[in-house]
Amino acid sequence: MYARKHTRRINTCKVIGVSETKSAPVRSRNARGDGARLRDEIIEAATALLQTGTAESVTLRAVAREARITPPAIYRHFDDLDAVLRAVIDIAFDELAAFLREASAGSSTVVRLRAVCHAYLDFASEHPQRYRLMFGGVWNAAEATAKSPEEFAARGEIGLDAFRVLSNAVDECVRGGESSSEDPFGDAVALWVALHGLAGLRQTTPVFPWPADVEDRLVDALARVGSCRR
Amino acid sequence: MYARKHTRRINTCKVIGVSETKSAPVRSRNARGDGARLRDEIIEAATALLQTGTAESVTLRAVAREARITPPAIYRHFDDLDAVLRAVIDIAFDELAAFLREASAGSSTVVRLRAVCHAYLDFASEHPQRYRLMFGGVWNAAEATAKSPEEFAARGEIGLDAFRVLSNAVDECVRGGESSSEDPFGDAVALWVALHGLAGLRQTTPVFPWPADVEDRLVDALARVGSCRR
DNA sequence: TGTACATCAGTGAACGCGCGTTCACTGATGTAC
DNA sequence: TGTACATCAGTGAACGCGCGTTCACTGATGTAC
Repeated sequence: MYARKHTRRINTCKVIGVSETKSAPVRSRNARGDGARLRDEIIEAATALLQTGTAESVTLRAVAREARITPPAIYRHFDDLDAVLRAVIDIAFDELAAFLREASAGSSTVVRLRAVCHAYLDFASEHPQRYRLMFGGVWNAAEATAKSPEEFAARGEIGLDAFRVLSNAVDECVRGGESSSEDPFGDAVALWVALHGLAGLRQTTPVFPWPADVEDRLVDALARVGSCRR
Repeated sequence: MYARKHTRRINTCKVIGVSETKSAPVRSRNARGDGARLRDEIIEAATALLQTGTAESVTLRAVAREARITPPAIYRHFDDLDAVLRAVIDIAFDELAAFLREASAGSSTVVRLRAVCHAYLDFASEHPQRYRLMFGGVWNAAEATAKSPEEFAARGEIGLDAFRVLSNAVDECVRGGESSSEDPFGDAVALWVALHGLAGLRQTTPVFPWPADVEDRLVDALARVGSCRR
């Protein structure tokens, strides 16, 4: 009831905005060609919900409320809520990859590797619910419900970009002689696994007496750098 | 509708059973003193649901259906669904600790450590949804909603038993001279973190080209045993 | 030993809610004349 | 340049569903006499 009234008010504002300024101040109805605009806004709305609530609170209606549209409007851009979430995940993985790439710029070898790992954990703790959704089994679900072989293949590749940044950082340590790894790929996988575990456990078990250096310990031991470089 | 009919049929059976045999064959109404019986059955029902479905499918009504009782009956034993889930988690952690202890019996040092780690991953893959719930942030939630300081403290200790089995296994490797760890606790934590990460990622990303030896790699590197013992 | 009664584990009906999804519609936008 | 019209992005009302939670109740069980 309240939500509906709210929506109606917004719509009124919108109309006034359009007739007053032509390019509305808030959110105007989209012109004919660019339906993509609302599509993006829907994804942003869902992402915003994940930043303030849990994945369960991201319902189709909640997304619509957040995006200040009515629920049926979502159907013009997505098949269902799952499709919205898949889009959210795709973008989140792109953001993660970009964030890791940014962290890996500038410094070199071991410092760079540490920076990438730290950025990974940062991302997870800054966007806990989004991170969780990214690795929340939706990969499975998405694969199971992929419409075409192409989509299946595409979804199988999700996150590979982000992993490659980590993997490259390990490679460079080996090439620079700072890592004694004999199987950089395998060790990068092990490191990724450990970072993922730390990201998750720190979130769900904050009261645990975490040693201050778990992060370095994992990096050193698994990428065979620092004191663990034999 | 269908479910209700089903429930009714069962009740009829139950009554017949009681009048026929005195100690009913299926599930008889509990005698006055032992309300704990239905309590346990509710927990078992919720656990069974987790074995076949996801955590989201464990609703109060679904638990009631599974336990073949009516929803309100749950309220005589639990405050709400959250309380049921907390009980499920408590028991799951007990089971995990027992499972790890069992795995650690018999052999010695490194073999034993590997067995514990393997058992941990086994548990996670045999009961994916339950494992997920155990580490699904309910720790947080439970702590936040704990009724008393005692309950808070008790819930903070959840899972510590299981962790200790792992930690002890590392300790023994050090004492036996098979691990070069200088901080067994810290390394046990790191190992736990890594196992947790592997358990989660293997579940959500089965298509990834996992190296066959990730598990050993993590154990060796983090517990500083085998080829990683300097 | 037999009967009357209090107890209390679990039932059945009902409630309000938010959800996903459908459908006919509205009305601003861009285009054709 | 001005008007009539087709398009289509988004609305509003409605639906059926499963959910959590409440309440008065039922009827088997154990106990007191």
